[in-house]
Amino acid sequence: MTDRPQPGKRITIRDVAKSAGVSYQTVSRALNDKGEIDTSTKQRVLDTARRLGYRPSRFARGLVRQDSTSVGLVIPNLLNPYFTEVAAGALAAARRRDWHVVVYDTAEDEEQELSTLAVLGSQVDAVVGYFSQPGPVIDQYTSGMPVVQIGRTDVAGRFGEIRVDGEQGVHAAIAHLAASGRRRIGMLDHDHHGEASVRYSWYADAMREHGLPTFVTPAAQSIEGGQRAMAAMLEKHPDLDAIFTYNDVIAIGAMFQARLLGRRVPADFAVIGFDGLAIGTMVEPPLSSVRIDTRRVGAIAIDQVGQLLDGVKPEVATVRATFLLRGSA
Amino acid sequence: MTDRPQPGKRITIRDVAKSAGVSYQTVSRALNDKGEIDTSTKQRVLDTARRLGYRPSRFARGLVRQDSTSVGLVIPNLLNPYFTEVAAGALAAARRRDWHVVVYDTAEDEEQELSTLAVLGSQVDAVVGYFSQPGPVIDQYTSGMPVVQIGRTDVAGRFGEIRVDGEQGVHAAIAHLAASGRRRIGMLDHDHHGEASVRYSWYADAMREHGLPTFVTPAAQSIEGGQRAMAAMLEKHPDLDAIFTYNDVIAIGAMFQARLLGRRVPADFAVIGFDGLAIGTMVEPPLSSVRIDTRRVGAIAIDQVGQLLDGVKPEVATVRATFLLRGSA
DNA sequence: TTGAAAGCGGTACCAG
DNA sequence: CTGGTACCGCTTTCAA
Repeated sequence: MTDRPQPGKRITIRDVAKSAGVSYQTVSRALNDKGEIDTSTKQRVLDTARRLGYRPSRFARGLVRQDSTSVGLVIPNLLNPYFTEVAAGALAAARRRDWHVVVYDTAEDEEQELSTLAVLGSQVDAVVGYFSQPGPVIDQYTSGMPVVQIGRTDVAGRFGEIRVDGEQGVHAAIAHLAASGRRRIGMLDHDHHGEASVRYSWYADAMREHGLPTFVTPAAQSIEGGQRAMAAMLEKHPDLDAIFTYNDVIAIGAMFQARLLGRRVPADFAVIGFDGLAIGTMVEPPLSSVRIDTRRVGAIAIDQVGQLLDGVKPEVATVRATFLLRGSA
Repeated sequence: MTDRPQPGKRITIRDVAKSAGVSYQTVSRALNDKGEIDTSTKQRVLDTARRLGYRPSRFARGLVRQDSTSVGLVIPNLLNPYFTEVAAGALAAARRRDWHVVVYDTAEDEEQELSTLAVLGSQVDAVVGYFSQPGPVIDQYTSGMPVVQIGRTDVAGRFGEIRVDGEQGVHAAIAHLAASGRRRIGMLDHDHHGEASVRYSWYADAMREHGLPTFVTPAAQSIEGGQRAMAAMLEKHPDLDAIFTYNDVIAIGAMFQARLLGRRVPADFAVIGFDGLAIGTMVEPPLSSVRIDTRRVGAIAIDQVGQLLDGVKPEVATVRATFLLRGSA
């Protein structure tokens, strides 16, 4: 066989046509299984195409058939199961609409987030994601493209927006701790340029209501981050009898570390996370948490993209997080 | 403002040109920040574009600038951390090459796998994934497109291929168990049309070497699957003193269940998984396992895609899995 | 049933 | 600095 797939130069529909001795429109018909074509001609064309290693250009196709939409999903860290769960929800929702999802993991790195934003525009029709950049920056980079932002308040006006409302859930969690006799309840917050999170304010409010003092330490969003922060916290406040954390990953690290430092969980130290992830059931004791319906978050995000794409500005969606009592508190 | 973004009909570069009173080539220049253009003209064009809500067509762009490659990543279940870790590795590797990754979660469902394969061809330039369909089927659906298959032996000849060699790792694991005095060591295998896995054969070989009897039960690949299988196994063989599992997710369920059934881990029951995932450190006790370098698997997959795209048939890559001693055995 | 021609929305090279 | 023209690879009328 003299003419095998030539790497380097693209084989077009015309090459196939020439080789099969037909016009290139006929090749198109054969390839797309259109009716009006002689069976033997079609077979010959198909064979030729295969022999030549022909592959249609997705760009040319997309250009003429104005369907096929794909959305970019920007995530700070795929290894944090929270994002994985949201991603799974979004993927499932996208599949229902025959949309494609291009996933970007920014590794919690500002530069990677920016470089992602920079290329995003020419790759997808819309974006949903967790960004650390301020709204206007995102706005700038995504000029005109539909954007759905999750769990952030300072979003540009044209964006879709999903808020997590954990106020009641956190209050319930703190109430539970207080009712169980815990009095020295600290929080491991996220570590974001030294700004407190909204989750912190829910915690602080709840603590105030119960007339309890607050203690806070920032933690990196990883098991190790939780461990380090917990160690620091217990160093400063050895008398703590409970900890509430920014998320489950931190909580798991915290729980681990508390144990290492001699606390029995939940006997003399309670742990409550945030997110309510599936992995919370894998640890011993199972992690109590303030649960977000992650699949739903993913699904709503895709829904909002749909509206944005239709030229409709979606209402701000609010997902309520609820207290989930398991074993660790 | 009379002309706001018209949803429904696409605004092209020519619309912008007309509205700004220039030719459309000039618009292209302004948009792409090419030098040869008057600053004020450029600004005017940019403003008009923004006002009209103009968004360039990624297809048209892609068509003319023959760069930008995107690879499809097909995964049975994003919620299984093994796949997430591989995905993370692949995403990172792809980023280094400025490639885009379209992720598909087939939910371990045959139909979804097929429908994914069906649309894949017109969406990406190459595929890497875990498929359950036999090689020839994959070959058929992906006609001509580069494919890298991971952890499967029956791949089509033109595919890239990554094998996991856990023979030594499993032998080391079993040797460790035997050396610790375990004698009744069972295995929870995967549940795939009743076929035993390669991992099972490694286990069986190792057991034979030590002159020990084998016990096997199939398990669905989830925490619950591991729990159920463990329960069934202990029902039949209450005297088991150790379990080796097809993967870590099953192991975690198994460990959990063994505990529920009164076994102390690792005191009177040892657990060893396969994969060596990060979540293994989150459970108590930390899970011993036969570790695969998941990031490397992802990276190699992308590498092989690169070779395939260059018209080179990559060598079969083998990733060796090694025994990882943590707390559970 | 098949071929010719017109675009899809851009980019790039040309002359002006 | 700007406009004209060709062309990227494919689908889709419209004739033949």
